[in-house]
Amino acid sequence: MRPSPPLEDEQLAEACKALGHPARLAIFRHLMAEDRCVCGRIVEIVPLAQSTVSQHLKVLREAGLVSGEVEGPRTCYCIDKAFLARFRRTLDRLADPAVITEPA
Amino acid sequence: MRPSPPLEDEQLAEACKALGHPARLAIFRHLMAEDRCVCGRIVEIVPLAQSTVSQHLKVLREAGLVSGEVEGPRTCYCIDKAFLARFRRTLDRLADPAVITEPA
DNA sequence: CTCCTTTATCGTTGATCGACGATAAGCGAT
DNA sequence: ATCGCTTATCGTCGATCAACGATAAAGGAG
Repeated sequence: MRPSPPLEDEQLAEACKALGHPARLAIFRHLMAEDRCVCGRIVEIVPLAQSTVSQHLKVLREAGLVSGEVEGPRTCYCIDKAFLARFRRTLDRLADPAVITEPA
Repeated sequence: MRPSPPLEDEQLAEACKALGHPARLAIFRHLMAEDRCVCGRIVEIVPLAQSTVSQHLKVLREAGLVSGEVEGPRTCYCIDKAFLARFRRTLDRLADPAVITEPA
């Protein structure tokens, strides 16, 4: 039972890249705050066309950070917390290989 | 004395974007391992032309993750640990607003 | 001073991105 | 079945990216 194996390099790069755009970062942050959120709600928040938002959501979804499920006529998005845990773990390992101990 | 204020959204996005490319991720990882590393050494590691590596180093440098200092005819690169600390802190705040507590 | 080494920058080319409007697809209600 | 609402996908266009080779700049060695 290893719930959180680290990401492969390519997955990590893809996830970073997905967060590497201000609009997607804003969407991600909003999803963290709202927990569950329908696409139209996001369109209200960010100053972008609906098709553009949908595209950004697709990028986040394909990166694994976000998952969306269809609920009747609309789609509800939320953070994939299991993936997020792996993402964080991977970043921690990358940025702290027990060698940075000297802040001076 | 607050040594590690969080990054602005745009800085965070830029840093993520910088890590969002497999070659730059590999360079970053190598710099974490070697601590200090001259450009030519990196060119030996990644299968890319010298000019391309230099370009990637520039992106990492402009994002703030890496700093380089000229040492005679060559340039020595290393991780900017202060920035890295801020980066990590910002990501922690982003991905863990005390609301993810349920892994189930 | 001249050559060699090392790295940054320039210029180019093809690929990918980001934005949009228009359209299609799916569902609920009438 | 039809209409209306919501979202995904398509097609397009300009901008940015990623890669390269060639060239310039700067320092050390002879």
